[in-house]
Amino acid sequence: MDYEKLAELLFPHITKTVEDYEALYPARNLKEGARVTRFAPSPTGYLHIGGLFGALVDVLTAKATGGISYLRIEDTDKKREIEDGVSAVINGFKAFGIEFDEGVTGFGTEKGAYAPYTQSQRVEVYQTVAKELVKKGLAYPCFCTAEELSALREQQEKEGALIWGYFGKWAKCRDLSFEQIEENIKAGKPYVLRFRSDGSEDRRVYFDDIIRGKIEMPENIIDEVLLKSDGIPTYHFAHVCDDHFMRTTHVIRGEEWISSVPKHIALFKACGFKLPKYAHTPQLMKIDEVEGTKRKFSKRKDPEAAVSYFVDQGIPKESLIEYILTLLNSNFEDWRRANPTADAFSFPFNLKKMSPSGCLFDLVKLTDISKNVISKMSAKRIFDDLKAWAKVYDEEFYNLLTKDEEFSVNMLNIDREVPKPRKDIAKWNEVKDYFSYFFNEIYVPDLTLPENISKEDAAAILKEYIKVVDAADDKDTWFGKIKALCEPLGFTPNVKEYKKNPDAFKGHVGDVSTVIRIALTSRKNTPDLHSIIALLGDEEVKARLEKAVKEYE
RNA sequence: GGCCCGGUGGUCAAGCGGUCAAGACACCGCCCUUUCACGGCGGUAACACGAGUUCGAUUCUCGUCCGGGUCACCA
Repeated sequence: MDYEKLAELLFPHITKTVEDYEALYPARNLKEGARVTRFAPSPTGYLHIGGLFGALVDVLTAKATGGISYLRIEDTDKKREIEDGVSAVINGFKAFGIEFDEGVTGFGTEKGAYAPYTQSQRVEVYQTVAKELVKKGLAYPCFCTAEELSALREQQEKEGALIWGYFGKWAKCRDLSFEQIEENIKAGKPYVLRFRSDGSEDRRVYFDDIIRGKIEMPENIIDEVLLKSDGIPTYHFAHVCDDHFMRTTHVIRGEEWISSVPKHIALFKACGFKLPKYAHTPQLMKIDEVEGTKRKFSKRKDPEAAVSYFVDQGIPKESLIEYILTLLNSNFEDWRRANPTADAFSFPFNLKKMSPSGCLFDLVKLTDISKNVISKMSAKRIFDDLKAWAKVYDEEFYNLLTKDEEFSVNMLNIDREVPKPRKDIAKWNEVKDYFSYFFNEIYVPDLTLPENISKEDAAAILKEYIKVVDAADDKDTWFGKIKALCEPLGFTPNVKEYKKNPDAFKGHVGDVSTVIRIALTSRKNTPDLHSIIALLGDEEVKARLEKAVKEYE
């Protein structure tokens, strides 16, 4: 068989050579140890939580080694294509502050010297490599139809074959003559281009996975499809061509790819390209509420599979990033303790510290982390983020919040920007309810008292308190007044004394405070009461106290 | 079914032949405290199972079991 002739028959329009592309996409000039990584999603129209997880690994790995990370769009599946599936992914990354050094930056835009970064625009590259493979006798056209292929599969199952697929004696088109091929093509028969594997079932291949160590598998024997009948490459072939020409040093991807590594090794070798290093990351799992078992996130069943789920609720981007980092690298929390204010992206990430086993996504831990993250923010920063969130997701709250911005900032600043800030808010969609008592428009009083306090005592406390309350008091004066209320009404200002002798009093100063707190906010727990009173102002405070007195009498 | 990956408390997760088997979240208790938080202290709770190697295995080997992945002209 004259492979040169076959190559011309198959790819008459391809005039460039692999050498041309080697020159077009030269080796990157980076310092020793710098890693080039890529995140390569298919444009599904939404950003998956696992995508955020994966992208973080890529970006951090590059950053930690002084390398390059880039974003490549793998849109080779025309059947799954949706209108502009790119923007949602890109916007998702932007919302989380994840920036790639190169690659696609938006719908139809990109940056970097290894362009294009969208696979559908690199067809010529793949076909050039494919043509070279044909010339070397390492690829051949296959005219089998879908029906023939499934018949083959059935036959293999019937015979109890251990390996299924197109290979060896099953590969009907492997040894077609030039004339047969030419005839088929002239007849307009559609065909795919297959790899001519020289693998053997009883040989094994090895590779070193950075996260998992040595992995050993049987050699690939399948004549994998390289180019589909529309001339577009399959994932496997595109991976080999792109990661070679884009000079990726470290291919980091999900563990579902482990089983195709032998294929990739064979293809890299056939193309004469240097094999990149591989790192297969563990999967993000969740508990299935119905089954009670671990399983991976599902786009259909799990709303939280999409990062927009977290954005909608107002989980700050830092919180999610911070949480994912704790899952990603075993020593992140130690680093965070040592560097409490450092930018998460400056974390010296190390693939080797990644656990190989899949991990459960724990919303409770995320909540805890988020409370910590928010507790460290300034009131102004919280206000800005909250405002931006509310503008999109809660118009009523947005209007309340912006009615008097200074008031809102002061409200958010209670128990904040102090050495031990309050850790009470985990996400923005809780704030409206949490602070509802600051806004008469939405405040619904509920003056239910705890069981240990009678209505009579409550009314008595409040009546006395109305006489002395002054929103302008400093904290000591304010608290002095509350203490002074205690004894005449049968309470004690001294909690210890109460604990020693609980029968001697109706309660202690804490109970007195609780009555006032409930009268003003309808809550048993709020941030610092003194600050709340100062913010609410005398008029409002007295009105609420009087209303409560009426309620209790 | 073949091949592959994984298996330390409820969750995340240190550990790389000898540890009372870290830590974080959650939970419980105590202390601090005007409430609620914060903070501090303490507690419950784990090496899937069985062989083997070894003076000694959570750590190494094999088997079993369990979970996951993969076997497309999807990625």
